Amino acid sequence: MIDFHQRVETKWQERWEREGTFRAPDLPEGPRFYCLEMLPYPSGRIHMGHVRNYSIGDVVARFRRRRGFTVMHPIGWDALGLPAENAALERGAHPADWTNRNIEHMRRQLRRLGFSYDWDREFATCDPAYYRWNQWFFLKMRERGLAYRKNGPVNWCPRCETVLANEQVEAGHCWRCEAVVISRDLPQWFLRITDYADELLEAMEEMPGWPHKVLLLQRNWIGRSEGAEIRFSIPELGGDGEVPVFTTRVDTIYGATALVLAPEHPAARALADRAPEVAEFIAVAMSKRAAAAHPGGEETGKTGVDTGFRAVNPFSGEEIPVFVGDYVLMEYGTGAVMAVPAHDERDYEFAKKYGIPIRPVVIPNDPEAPRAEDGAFFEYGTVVDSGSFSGLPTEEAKTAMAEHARAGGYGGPKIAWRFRDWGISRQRYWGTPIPMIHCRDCGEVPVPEKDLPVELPRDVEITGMGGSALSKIDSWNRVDCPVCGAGARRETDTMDTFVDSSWYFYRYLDPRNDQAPFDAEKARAWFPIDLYIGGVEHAILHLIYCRFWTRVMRDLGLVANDEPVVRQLSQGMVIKDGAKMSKSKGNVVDPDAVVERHGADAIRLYVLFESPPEKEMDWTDARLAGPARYLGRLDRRIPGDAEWLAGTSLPTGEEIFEPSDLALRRKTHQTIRRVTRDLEQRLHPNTAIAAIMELTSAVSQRLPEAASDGSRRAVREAVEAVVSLLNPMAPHLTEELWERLGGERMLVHSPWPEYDEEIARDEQVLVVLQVNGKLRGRLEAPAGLEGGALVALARANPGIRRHLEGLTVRRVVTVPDRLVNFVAS
RNA sequence: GCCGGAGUGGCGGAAUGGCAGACGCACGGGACUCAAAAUCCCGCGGCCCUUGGGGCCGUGAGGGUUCGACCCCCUCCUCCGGCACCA
Repeated sequence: MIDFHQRVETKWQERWEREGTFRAPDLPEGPRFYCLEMLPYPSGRIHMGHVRNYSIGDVVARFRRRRGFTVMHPIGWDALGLPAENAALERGAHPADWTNRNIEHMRRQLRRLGFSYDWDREFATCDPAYYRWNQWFFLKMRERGLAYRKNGPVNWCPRCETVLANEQVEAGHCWRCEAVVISRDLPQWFLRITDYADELLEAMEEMPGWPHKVLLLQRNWIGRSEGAEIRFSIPELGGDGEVPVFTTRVDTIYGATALVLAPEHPAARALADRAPEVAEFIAVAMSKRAAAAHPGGEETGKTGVDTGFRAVNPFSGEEIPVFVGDYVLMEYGTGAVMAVPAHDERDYEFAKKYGIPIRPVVIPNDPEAPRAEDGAFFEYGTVVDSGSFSGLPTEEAKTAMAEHARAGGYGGPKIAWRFRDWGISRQRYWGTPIPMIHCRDCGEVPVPEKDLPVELPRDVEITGMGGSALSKIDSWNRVDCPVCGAGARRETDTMDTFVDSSWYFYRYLDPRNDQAPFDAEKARAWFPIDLYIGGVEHAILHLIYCRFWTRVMRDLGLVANDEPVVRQLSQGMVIKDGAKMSKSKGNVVDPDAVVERHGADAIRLYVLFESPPEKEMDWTDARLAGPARYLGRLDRRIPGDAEWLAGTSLPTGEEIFEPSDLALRRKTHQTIRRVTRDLEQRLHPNTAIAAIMELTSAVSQRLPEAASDGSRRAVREAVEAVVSLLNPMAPHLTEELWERLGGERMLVHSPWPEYDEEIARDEQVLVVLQVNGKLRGRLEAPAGLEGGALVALARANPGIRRHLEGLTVRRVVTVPDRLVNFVAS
């Protein structure tokens, strides 16, 4: 048996490869389907998450091909990234060699699982032929002002004197030397993704093919917030002395009893020059912030300092104290807030601590609503004690007051975003070099397009200490300035690997193009992607970045579509014993071992059958037995009858059928309908497989050769349907059985079975009989029976008669072909 | 804290207003076998009644809408995920 599945699976894999069965044309004719799964990081071995992800994608790709679509189903490698450098550190392997070895191994693993990829389109993102286009895009973005350099915080290990990735910071300490990690500002490159915030958010209204959950996560991440900007003035500051604040509750402005600045705020620094205690507070706050900048940093309680200066509320003319407070974030809004303790929880906490007055200016509409003794109340209500605005409900007051500020020239409506620009600089070796040159005289100079790609030097020493490895390679680092020719230095930062994965799916269409990232005509022909499958963990970053990148490409005239993906499926994690599989927990199941023992079809069928794709799936060895047994059963039974089955044709409808033949045919056509819908619309292979198993049981009982021609043909039809429908899930065994059943072409080239509504229709239906909604009987009735005839039959039912005894029927609810419910008392 | 999602037999799940538990695992019984494995057949939510058969309860808890609720609405509990001083 073990030998058998290995022989069969190898046989078909070799044939598919020899014949180029899954090769996709550059330009499709007729209906096309782009089926994509997230490309793997070549970490060393395929894991169960991959098996699940790629099995689901493969079912769809194979199903669509047989439905007559020209299918694009590619695969590649997300090959740049930190683990390769760690391998270099740990075992001295060069990142490139380590990566390539892993790719080779994992490619073999994927082939063994029988996925229907067009391997001719495979590429790895670490190939300079690919990442040169990352560089090209970067230059294009810079030309358009979409890439810029500014200071940004990084995790810094003072002992190793190097930047750490977030994953290298463990509970606030360096993963290698355990020194306390601090936050440090370095000049870094950013992409202006916030320019697209509005567009990215709005487009989500029209993305019905994306999971609700993913859209929500992205909406929260973008964090659009409508409010107002109001300029307070600090007369003693001199100049215009104005400090804008952002608020979503302008309606509470008459209750503002302080102005609070972020420690990094320029006005705070200006005040610090004149007040030493402010300077001291800022220094302390900044160092605390640095320590808390990483995961695991402790939450600090709100602290602040009264600067002694006063600000003027432009609405009331009132003077209020100016504080510097560490609960105000420089990155959000304007970096300054008006503190309204009576109507904001954070301000309330801060005010309690520093004795700032609490002045209610909004009262609840419901007098019973709970409210603190001092009037603190954080919901919407009615504005009071607020000049001419008193008496307005919150909503109206917000609009009126924002307008008032605009008319008065000290503010107006404003939208704030939580979304930040995308920092892409990484102080690492194994990434795409950022194609910039720093010249003493000319400043930032882009590498001329003709000099792309800027290739990573092969000779590198990775120590993990003393700054980025690239910065230490002088021969690579020193260049002549492309503008003035003087000696200059290369940018030594490399790009975030999320850049690589933001557009790779376009490259599959044209993987060897050396004139452009891809041919625009091919992109027009294949895009958008019809289905994109990957783990939920990419719901935010990757799936926003790639939407952004597509829009940039659109603006560059490269693509015609706004969105890259029509339908997205976020598949659940594979866990074991209730926890994510990991080496440290010792609960890793190696797919290779399972394939070795049970075959690729069995592992595929198991992961598909175990639970619906979007749900988490708990791997249980014992449960593999079910699907594996099922395949064994098919494999044992069908060949025994293959000879006569192969010699029997499908029914034409002219034959004489026994009732049992008609029942079997009905089941067959119902199953085709069910499986087609499950795979096409619901993307639920689990229920599709269950339906095929049912049909298998039904036909098994009929398998020994029957006497009548009608019976034989009905059986032939059912067996053929089982094999044909199961094919996307278990492609090897079904191909083998198909051949034995006398299939002329390979199953992958045979059309998906069609069902006939007439044949699928039930003639007899089971009607449920209820009294007062309780099940009291069942009735086999001819389909389509309704009204009086149905009720009469129902009344005759013994169970119904018994339960209606002594009761008066008030009403009868009938649903034809489903139920009759007597409402009686 | 805020925003989501999910709670169904011993287990994975099915049914998304109309027979709750399809399909599968595990388990029990039987057949085959000297025996075991494999395979095949039957049974399998709980409680109760004297059987055929029937009754009652049952989809996290409580309430509501409906002729009828796992499904829709409200309140609560538990678990999981995301964000986390976002003004």
